[in-house]
Amino acid sequence: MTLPTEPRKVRADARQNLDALLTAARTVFARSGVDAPAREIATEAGVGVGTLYRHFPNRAELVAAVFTSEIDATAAAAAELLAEHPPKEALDLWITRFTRFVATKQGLSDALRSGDPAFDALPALLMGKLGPALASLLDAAAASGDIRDDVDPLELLQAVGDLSHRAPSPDGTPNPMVRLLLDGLRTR
Amino acid sequence: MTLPTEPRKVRADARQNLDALLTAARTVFARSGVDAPAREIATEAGVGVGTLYRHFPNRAELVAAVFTSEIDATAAAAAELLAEHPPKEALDLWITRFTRFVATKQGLSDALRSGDPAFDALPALLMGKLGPALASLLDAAAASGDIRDDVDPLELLQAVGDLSHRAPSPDGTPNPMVRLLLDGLRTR
Amino acid sequence: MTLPTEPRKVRADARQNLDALLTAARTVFARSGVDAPAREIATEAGVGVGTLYRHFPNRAELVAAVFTSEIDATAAAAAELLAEHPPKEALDLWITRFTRFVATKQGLSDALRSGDPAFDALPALLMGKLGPALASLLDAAAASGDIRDDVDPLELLQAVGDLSHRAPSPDGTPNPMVRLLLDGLRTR
Amino acid sequence: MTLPTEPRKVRADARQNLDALLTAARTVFARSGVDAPAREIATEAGVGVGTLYRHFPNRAELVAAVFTSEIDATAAAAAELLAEHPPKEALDLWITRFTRFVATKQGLSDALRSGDPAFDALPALLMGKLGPALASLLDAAAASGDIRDDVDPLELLQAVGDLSHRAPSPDGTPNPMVRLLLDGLRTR
DNA sequence: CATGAATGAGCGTTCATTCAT
DNA sequence: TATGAATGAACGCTCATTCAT
Repeated sequence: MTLPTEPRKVRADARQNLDALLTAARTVFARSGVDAPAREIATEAGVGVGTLYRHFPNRAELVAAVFTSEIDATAAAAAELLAEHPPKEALDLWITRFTRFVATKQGLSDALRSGDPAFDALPALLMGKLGPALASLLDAAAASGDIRDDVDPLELLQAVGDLSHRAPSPDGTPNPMVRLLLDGLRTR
Repeated sequence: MTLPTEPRKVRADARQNLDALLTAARTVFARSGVDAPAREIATEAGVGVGTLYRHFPNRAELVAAVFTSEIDATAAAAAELLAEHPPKEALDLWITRFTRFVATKQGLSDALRSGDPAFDALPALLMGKLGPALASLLDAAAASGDIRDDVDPLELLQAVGDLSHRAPSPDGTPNPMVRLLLDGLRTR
Repeated sequence: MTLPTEPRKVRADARQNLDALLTAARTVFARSGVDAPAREIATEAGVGVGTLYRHFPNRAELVAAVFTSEIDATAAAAAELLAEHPPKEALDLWITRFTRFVATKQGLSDALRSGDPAFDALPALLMGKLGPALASLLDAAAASGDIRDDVDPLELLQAVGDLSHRAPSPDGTPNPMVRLLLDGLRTR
Repeated sequence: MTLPTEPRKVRADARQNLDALLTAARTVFARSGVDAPAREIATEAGVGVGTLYRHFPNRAELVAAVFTSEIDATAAAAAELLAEHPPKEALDLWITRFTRFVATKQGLSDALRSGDPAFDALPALLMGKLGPALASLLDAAAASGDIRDDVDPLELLQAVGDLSHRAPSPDGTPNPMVRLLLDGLRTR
């Protein structure tokens, strides 16, 4: 140790640590699920537990931080798809995208329904951001007569989530059951 | 050691304990989920933990034992329903029944996908018994032209399971998303 | 197997462990106060922490167990002293005895007023047993006109306790301040 | 105060921080006791923990600094009371004042006897300043024949302290046990 | 000088599992 | 065979304290 150099170490590396933590959390969540031991994440990030707790006083905040950017991007995609595609197509494409998001997030859906109070804030986060996005797509598709108009976006969101946590389907296509569900939406 | 003899007496009390354990496990699983503490189950059964471990060296065996009879009954119902109802109706009724089974089994579906090696044997159990049952229903309904013929019974089983662990819906009716899924099965 | 020997090891050494724990707790309480780490006590007793928790699910119960027998003995002494000595003398002797008890219990009085919910049950234990004992002595001494009759036994008990946790006074005599307090009790 | 030292600039801001820390510590000590987390105090003062540690390398120094002015004032009151009241009355009044001081200092007395080396310097501080003050009162009262002359002021100080940390008695009156103790002082 | 991010030991507590009886 | 006491690893979390900036 005590190398003469090292532009390394502290400074504004609070930021560095935060990044390291987010990255580590993403990795660990994927490997061991969202309720992996706090220490495992801290170690993976190369920091002490205290540092983890400093940045994220509770689990939900960490999970939220890890997924927030992707959630935002997914929500934003709704408007874009709607602008560039016919309603039902936009809906299907968005579901595909959402499906991919969920499939990647090993353990996210488990956490959502774990009932563990540590995750209480999570559903609100997801539903709050993605619910309206999906609602806009459903409204448009219903308006154009492609699908029925009695579908609760939140329920659908959960359902697709429940169906997608399996089978990360390498090509990114939603799995057959999701497609079946989408078929069920159609007006007959 | 391993004497070839004694096909006999299972020691009445051993049998009693086993029954007590199964009953207790059912109760506790319903109350606290399938990964409730081992001791909680033993206590509920009025036996020592050691006894629990003697009869069920690992969790999956206990879970399997607990659900086996119900699984069998559910599987058996397929033939009955098929005998008494038109194919598609039989299918819907059976799904309803299965739905109720899952909704009742607090934590079963979580366990199934927990990845925990303790539960490795479970999916095979369920799929092995219920898969064929559902397959027979699907075949009949497809043969009568009511539904498409490209649905994998195992996938459908899992899907309905995934959608049903929510909302125990007091009247026993499958929730809206399951109905949507069933709608998607229809030929168009 | 069933070798005829070794009366050693386990068996009813739950009892042995319990004794070891009580002894250890007494030692550790004396050394480090009643909120010494649980592990310290377990280690001192030569058992695992789990064993400590098995026997005493919470701190107050351990503390209570450690002190109960002595508390009982102290309470019982009141009647005896009253039978063999004039009231005021009995009172003084009992206070002396109580004083010795407290002085020995390093940290007991700290615990009593720590406000820590872990010790919530303790005051009731002490006051419940010793309060009536002291009350009987005060009543007798007041009846004989030796002391005033407006002294709350519980307050006095606490006061003597507060004054006695200091200065274990090797000869077992109450310290000067306790004597002053007792003087204050006298009718004038 | 009135130290003959440092006639030089104390860096106005350093002084400000110090004041802020003292005020904050007083507040926090009152709210959470003297072993409140260091960070809580620093935050309350609006400074970083580092600053706290710079000014007060250990807890006792902080506690000492916080209470010093009040201790001084209390000590000074002895002479004033003695000048304006008969000896025994002055003594009682001073005790009342001291009693109030202690009752206000949530946790001070606990700290004093915690044995924690962090507080080693505290007793000397208190005793050093208040001991002589009380001694002067005791001497006067003893000289006038009102009280006995064999009372150790330090012991009495501790005793009153021990009895006063309870029952902050809203009207500022010493509690009954303190009054009993004072009664015990009287010549008979 | 001040800051506050970082560290990591340490605590209470739970539970799966073993094994002497 | 049944029992349940014992074990101890593991976890979440808190803070005193240091030190790079």
